Amino acid sequence: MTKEQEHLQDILKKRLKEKGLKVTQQRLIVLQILAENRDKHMAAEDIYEMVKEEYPEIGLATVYRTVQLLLEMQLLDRINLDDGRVRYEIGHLFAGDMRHNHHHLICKSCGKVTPFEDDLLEELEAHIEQDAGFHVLDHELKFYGICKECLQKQKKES
Amino acid sequence: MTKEQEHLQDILKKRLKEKGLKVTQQRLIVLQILAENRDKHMAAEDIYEMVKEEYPEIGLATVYRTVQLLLEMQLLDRINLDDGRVRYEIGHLFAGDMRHNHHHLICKSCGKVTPFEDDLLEELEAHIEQDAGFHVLDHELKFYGICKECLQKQKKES
DNA sequence: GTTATTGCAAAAGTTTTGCACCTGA
DNA sequence: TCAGGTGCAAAACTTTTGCAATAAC
Repeated sequence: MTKEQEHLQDILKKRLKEKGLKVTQQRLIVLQILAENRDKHMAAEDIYEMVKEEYPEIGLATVYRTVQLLLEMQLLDRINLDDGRVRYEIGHLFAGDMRHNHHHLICKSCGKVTPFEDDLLEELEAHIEQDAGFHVLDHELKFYGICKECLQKQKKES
Repeated sequence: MTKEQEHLQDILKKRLKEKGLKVTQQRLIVLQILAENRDKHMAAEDIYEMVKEEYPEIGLATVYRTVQLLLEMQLLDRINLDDGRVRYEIGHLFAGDMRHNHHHLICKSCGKVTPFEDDLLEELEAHIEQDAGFHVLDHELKFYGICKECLQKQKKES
């Protein structure tokens, strides 16, 4: 287990205790799997399959309930790639290297999802706080289009 | 019917004919309802209920199929507010007043959704085309946070 | 007349829930 | 001990699909 994973686990344990909730194997393993799979945008079913390898008795419902809990504790980010399954990844607040906000480029041709790093949104968030009086906690930005590879494929074909 | 609504209908008729598809009452009415309800972020079920008032025989499946078709023809935008129902509105390309891109502010406290206009993303899209070689066709930007009213309510309570 | 389209019902897929049994504190 | 958590199965929802009947061109 990496240092970052230990750190995440400690935060989870602390927040669970604060709320009088219990530290269970299932909760620790779900968090662990997500930490080992940054930027993989995992759906509940994906997490379920991976957790089963380490803890075969787990139920899918537990994964859903755990993910919900981790979201509320702000340990996860939720992403929706419009394929009918909600996806999750370790929250950007807990990036070990304090990386930038990251967004998603979704190719309409091949479906590939690429992360894209950028900080430009901070300026926009400042506008929103000022103009609309809306206190921004989080954001989700997706770009739909055609990826480099598909563009090249299209060129060849024509 | 407003001038804009006639314009939308004409575009739909033209594009249907181009593709050898048929101009049906159902398609015209679904588009009409969406045009009458800009910025309402309507889910399929909402559209179905409103269309039924004018055309009671319509089926929910037809609404789903029509919305899919209108999306492909770029007459609609799709929005996902993470409540498990996909929503639709008349595409920003067809705003009568050539308004700016609009995004959504989603209040985590009361659930209210507010549109927010801004052009800042164009700069970012240029970056993406250049840095990642990704050709952007569309985007979706959502801000999660606490709205003005809920912030004031919180202040009073404390 | 021919082909696309529709409405209905059934199916598919994801997420939630009820409940008896367990487990962590 | 005992409140909170889990696994299972059933339920709840949204969205899609198959198909016979219908409407558009």
